Amino acid sequence: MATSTSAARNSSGEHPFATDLNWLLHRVAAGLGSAQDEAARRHGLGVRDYAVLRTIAEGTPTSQLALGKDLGLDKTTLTAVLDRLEGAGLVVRRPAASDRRTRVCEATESGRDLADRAAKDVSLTEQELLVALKPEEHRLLVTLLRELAFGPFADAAPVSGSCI
Amino acid sequence: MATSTSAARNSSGEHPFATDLNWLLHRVAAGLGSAQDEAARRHGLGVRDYAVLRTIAEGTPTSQLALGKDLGLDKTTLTAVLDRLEGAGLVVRRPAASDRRTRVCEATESGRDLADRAAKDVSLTEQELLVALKPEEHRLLVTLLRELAFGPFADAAPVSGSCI
DNA sequence: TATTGTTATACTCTATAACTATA
DNA sequence: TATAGTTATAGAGTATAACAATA
Repeated sequence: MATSTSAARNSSGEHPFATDLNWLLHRVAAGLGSAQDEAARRHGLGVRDYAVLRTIAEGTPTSQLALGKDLGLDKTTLTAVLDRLEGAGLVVRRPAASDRRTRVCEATESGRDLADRAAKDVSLTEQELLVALKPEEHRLLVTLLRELAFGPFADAAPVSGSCI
Repeated sequence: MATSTSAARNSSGEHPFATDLNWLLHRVAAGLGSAQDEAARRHGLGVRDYAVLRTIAEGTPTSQLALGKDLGLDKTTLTAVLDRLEGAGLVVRRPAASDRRTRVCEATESGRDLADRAAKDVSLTEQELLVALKPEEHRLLVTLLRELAFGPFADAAPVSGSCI
């Protein structure tokens, strides 16, 4: 008889969602996301803070709306993140000269420094978790996901859940 | 000069997270998840309800704890889902003969029917969204994600967020 | 009148802890 | 004493709507 502690299996003896793309995506995203969140928190940032800070630090100064659209974040969510980052002296918001409704976000020097240090740590965490994949498999995975992220999902609803 | 409505771009003119695996995963997972959630709701189920129902319908009867472990769901989350499913007459919980603490979940006939119909609709939605990928690319993506999901992430924390 | 960004609020979701019952 | 499952609850996170300032 089957042990009562064994996990659910379908008639093929396989994990019931072994071939379900949505389940696999969420499972891997949750695993990687929480690991990277932990790495980012060692620098005093959540993954979302980290994502926003890195975008600001590496990109050209932009309005908050453009920032949110690009990251797939709601503007009210972004306000809270920027309040934290600005309060920590990592980012400054200044009114745009051309349109004083918009506020342009720029990273301070310490913001850029922190973004760099955190990025190193986060990417190290990623490498540790992805030893199961060969380098070319890793690249392939990124390529495939990019086709989807910038194709059918380019205008998808904002991402919910705290890991991005 | 750059338009004020353009999205944030890094110095290479590329989307700042174009190569960030975590961001790509969350973005694609959110897009696919919300599309499939919509499909499942046409059958009166959220995606999570759908995932649980399908696992019960297709698998061998198991305890709730095993079910939750397999799906990556907390037991308290699972209780709420099962309450809904049982209230709708799709699932029955009966005490296990061998250990009366555990309750075994089984799908009713109408539960299996609904799971089948919803599965067709959900997979149709997936196909529509994945036209950007060739069939072998789709299979490749699943294979790569499986290696991660059942490897380094097999014992990861429960999935948060409502799309699984 | 439309848009950027902020604030306040209500809602959803989740896990923690405490509890019951069985073992 | 430990485990399966339930309940209650508090906390986090999110989006909706109303608002101020500017266009």
